[in-house]
Amino acid sequence: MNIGDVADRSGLPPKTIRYYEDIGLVRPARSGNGYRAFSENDLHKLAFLGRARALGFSIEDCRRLLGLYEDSGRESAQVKAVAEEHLAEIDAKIAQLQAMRDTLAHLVRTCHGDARPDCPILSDLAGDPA
Amino acid sequence: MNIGDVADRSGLPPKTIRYYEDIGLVRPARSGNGYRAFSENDLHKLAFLGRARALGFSIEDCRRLLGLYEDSGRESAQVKAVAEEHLAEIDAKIAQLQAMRDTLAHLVRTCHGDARPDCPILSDLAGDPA
DNA sequence: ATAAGGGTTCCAGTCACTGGAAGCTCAAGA
DNA sequence: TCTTGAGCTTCCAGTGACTGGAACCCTTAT
Repeated sequence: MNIGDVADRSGLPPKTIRYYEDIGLVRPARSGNGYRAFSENDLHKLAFLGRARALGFSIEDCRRLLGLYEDSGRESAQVKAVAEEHLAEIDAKIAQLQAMRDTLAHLVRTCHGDARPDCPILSDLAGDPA
Repeated sequence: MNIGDVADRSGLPPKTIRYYEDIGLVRPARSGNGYRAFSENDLHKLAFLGRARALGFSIEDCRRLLGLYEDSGRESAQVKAVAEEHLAEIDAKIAQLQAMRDTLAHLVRTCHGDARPDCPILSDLAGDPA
């Protein structure tokens, strides 16, 4: 399979697939003409990576997960630990965004949004005492 | 004021303040010795930037907001538009993270997390039919 | 013969900093 | 007066995970 085929079948852009090879996540063979020659296993790995990335795992987490996936001697506790840590990070990020959202939504509600210059959003950013 | 003072009073690291000067967000004067000499107004602007960044506004949004803040002829509708657009982006990001979170939490719940190798997290990432 | 549509490499840019090196200035103490 | 240490300066490189673009090669069809 050429890179375009695996791109179509994995849903990853060719650029991303080349990048994953650069950083050693996949190691496709090469044809005589210099083209990458992907096996079904390569495709499978790339699809795995695509799903892991879609769940927000970092590249380094993906590398670990792929390593565990290919290690028949793994313990599921290792996988779960990676996932739980990531889950905690997601929860922290959601909490942070939610706090921003609440503040911002309040400010937007109190702003007239008309032709006059006075604006509680700017007042808040300027640190004016409410 | 030297950069250390404004750093303390604005809560921004010196590195960040220099960076903000680099990209033209503040333009402190210079003392004879080459040190940056910040005015109260510079400090005020930096604090403004710190609060805007804390609400997740991009640097370019911050530039716009600061411009509006200093433009007495602004219309509050302009400010509100910037804020509403950013709010929509935050909402989209929260929704995306929440979706990840739900999937991931489910997978974590179903994983034994013991010494055995079989793991529904890996099975899901591998695309195994549930 | 040529043109289109693959593929290849390499370099630069994104965003908002952050770390580190090398060197200058200033205030205080011995 | 000398020295020490803290604080300031600039510049360069790295972060994460790609993405865009240039320049060039390979294959297939017309």
